[in-house]
Amino acid sequence: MTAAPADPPAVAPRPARTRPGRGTGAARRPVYDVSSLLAVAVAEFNTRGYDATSMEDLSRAAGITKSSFYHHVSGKEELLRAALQRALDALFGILEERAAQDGPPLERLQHIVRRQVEVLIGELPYVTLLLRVRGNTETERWALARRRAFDATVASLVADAISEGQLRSTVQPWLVARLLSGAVNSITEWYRPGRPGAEGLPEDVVRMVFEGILPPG
Amino acid sequence: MTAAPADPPAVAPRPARTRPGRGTGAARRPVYDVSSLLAVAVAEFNTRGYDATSMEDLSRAAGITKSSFYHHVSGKEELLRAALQRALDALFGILEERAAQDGPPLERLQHIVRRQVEVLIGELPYVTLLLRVRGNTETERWALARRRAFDATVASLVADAISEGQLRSTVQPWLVARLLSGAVNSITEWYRPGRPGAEGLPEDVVRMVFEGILPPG
DNA sequence: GTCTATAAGGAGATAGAC
DNA sequence: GTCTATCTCCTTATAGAC
Repeated sequence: MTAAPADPPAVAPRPARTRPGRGTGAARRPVYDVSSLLAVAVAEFNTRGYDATSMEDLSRAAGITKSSFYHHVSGKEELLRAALQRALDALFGILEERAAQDGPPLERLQHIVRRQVEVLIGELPYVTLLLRVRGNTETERWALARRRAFDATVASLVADAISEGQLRSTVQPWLVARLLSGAVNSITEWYRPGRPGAEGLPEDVVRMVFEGILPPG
Repeated sequence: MTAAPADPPAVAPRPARTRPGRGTGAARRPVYDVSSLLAVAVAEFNTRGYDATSMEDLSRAAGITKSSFYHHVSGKEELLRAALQRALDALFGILEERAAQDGPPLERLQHIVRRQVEVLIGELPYVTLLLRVRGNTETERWALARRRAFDATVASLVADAISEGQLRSTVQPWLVARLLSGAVNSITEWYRPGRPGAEGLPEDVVRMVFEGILPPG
């Protein structure tokens, strides 16, 4: 098995474009660049599903015609690739952090979980899309492989923590890791920005997962 | 908000068909009925995603032409509807069970979680499909509404258990319920039948979720 | 950069012969 | 029950005027 590369398979790379000029007043319609169109597209993908969303849907959501939309992006898959890249970069960024690499396994694990919730909230639409990818194209398979690599890192940290006696050993390490990921990732299915009661979400998730929900004793 | 009906919206209901005759010997090709074609279709839906799977894909997987396939089912959505119905009936069946209705909230909750894992395993492809539905059609919205009703039942049980002091109250009830569902439902993403180490899965899930993974004390 | 028009192909679904 | 042939619509994507 080969490791998944950090960079996605190329999808007809296009030359860089010059930015359009910007007037002093507010433009009636937003000035489009790849990243603003990406935001629009990802929102649509998450609402209807990637496959059920047509380029017509995307261009309408952006307020331009399909042809104009194609002037900015090479196609549907480029949008998907860019979105997945962003989500994956954010997730793997966590693993680069000091607190994810130094210290006892349990503390590293708790840091990662806490940060994972934060990234999930901060990059919600992109991570949401990532978690729904099925593997139909090369781009999707690349993203799946990278996701698995992230999960494997967490899983091995869980195993370390158990073998050092910092976590219970009544349940198999791989099961702990999977249920943990499942619980954390499921946040994308209901969290919506700006809703009250979610300020302490990362900390609450850590507490519930690690301490359980039964009263002590 | 109206309650979601147990029966899905009708999708061009077709009259019952007579079963084809069966010879004494084994047929070279399976005798098709709606439920065997449904199994084939659901497997394809789960592999590629519902929207990305064409009727051509389905008929090829069944070993007949698209036209022949249409002789058995009225269309793609009927297949989806039947699959979702099956998953939802299995889930709601849990709530009808004695142990889900009698006794202290905590024990009822633990019974439901245990049974939910069992149903998820027993009806894996159907529940998997259910958990991926997005809400693009009336059928999908019906399924989503029913799912929400199931989750709401579990959530109110969590709230009851907390108010009776059977569960910790350090984390909000709704968050407990959501992470719980997330962890349980995520099993569909990795569980595959016939793999070792999963015999005690329902019990292990209950243990980890309720007791947590930190050592006691 | 945006538009209208259109190409080229795939989708769901049906007609009707055998 | 299965097939070939076909309808109609929608999809991704491009051509070329402004």
